[in-house]
Amino acid sequence: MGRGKVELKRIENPTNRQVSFAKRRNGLLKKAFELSILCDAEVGLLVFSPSGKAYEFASHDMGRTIARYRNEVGLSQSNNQGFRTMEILRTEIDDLKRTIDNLEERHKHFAGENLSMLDMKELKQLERQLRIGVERIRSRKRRVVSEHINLLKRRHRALQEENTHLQKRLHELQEANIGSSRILGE
Amino acid sequence: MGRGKVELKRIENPTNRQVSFAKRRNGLLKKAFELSILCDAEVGLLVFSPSGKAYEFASHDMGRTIARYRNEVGLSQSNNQGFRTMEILRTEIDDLKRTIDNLEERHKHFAGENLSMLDMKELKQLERQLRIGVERIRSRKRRVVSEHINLLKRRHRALQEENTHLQKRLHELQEANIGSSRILGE
DNA sequence: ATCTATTCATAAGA
DNA sequence: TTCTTATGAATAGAT
Repeated sequence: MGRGKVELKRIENPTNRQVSFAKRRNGLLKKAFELSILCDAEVGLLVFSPSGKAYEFASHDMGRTIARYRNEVGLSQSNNQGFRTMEILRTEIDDLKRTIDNLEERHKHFAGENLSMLDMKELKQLERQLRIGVERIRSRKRRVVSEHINLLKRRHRALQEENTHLQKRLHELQEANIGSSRILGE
Repeated sequence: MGRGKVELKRIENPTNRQVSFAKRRNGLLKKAFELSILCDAEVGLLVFSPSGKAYEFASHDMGRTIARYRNEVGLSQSNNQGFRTMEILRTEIDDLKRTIDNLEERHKHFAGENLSMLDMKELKQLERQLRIGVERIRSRKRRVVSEHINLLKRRHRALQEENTHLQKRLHELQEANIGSSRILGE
């Protein structure tokens, strides 16, 4: 419509394209409005210009119309993806909580609590594990103490050597002192 | 357009309304399509007939266009809520994971592993906790054994009593048997 | 922006 | 429903 028909392809002249966009956009919005009024329809229209500006028409409420659309299509796409992601996260949280419950249960057993649910075999195994733990801790303690003692011994030996050395030097100085006194005629 | 102009109000005749809806809907979809092609625009169009049937046109992808629209409007509504909820869930997952790491660390200490990071004071405390655990487990074991023994004793006593009773009855039957034999003249 | 020659859309009729 | 057609609406290009 207008002077000469137009091909159905992108208008290459940017000015013409921009002008046509403004005109056709208004026409489209108007027709969407008319359809909703004349035929009692629910219409939602979203338009983004190439430059990124947004235009919309919603006969009722865009959110409501989009929600209705999602229902029709079957909750697909981002909403559904988000929902699934959320489900996955919740599942992961449940798993982690169960893991924590198990660990805390084991921890209580190690502290000698909540033992009533265990049978004799389990009690024996638990005691064995704890005794191994105690033995390893004692071993570690001995090692720490031993290292500490060795450190002290090394320091002691170093101090002894220094002491011997100092005594020797002191003795030498005293000897020298006596010699010089004689020379000075004391 | 058409034979005589139309008022901008709901078409009351249902047949005419339905026909106009079909025509205008097609026209609107066509114009939306043309706008997107000619002017290189992103267009999303949703139409619901009064009877509830859905029609749509999307130049790119309806989900993408709707997402873009939500951005423009300011991330309002469920999208944003969902995002925040997701953030909260992720935070909770991180917290739970840290809790699990701590518990596993403690668990290793209780098993006498990874002790190098502990100083003497911590080692002593750990050993004390384990020894308490061991003592409680032993106590529990004693109790289990003791209860088992008591159970066996009770059963033993019950069996003894039953035994005594049976012997008594057997004896009585034998006595009665002898009496009746005499009466029968054996 | 405004105008106008054309094409397009569509209301009513068949 | 679908097709036809008269007429109003939309709009491309010019101003």
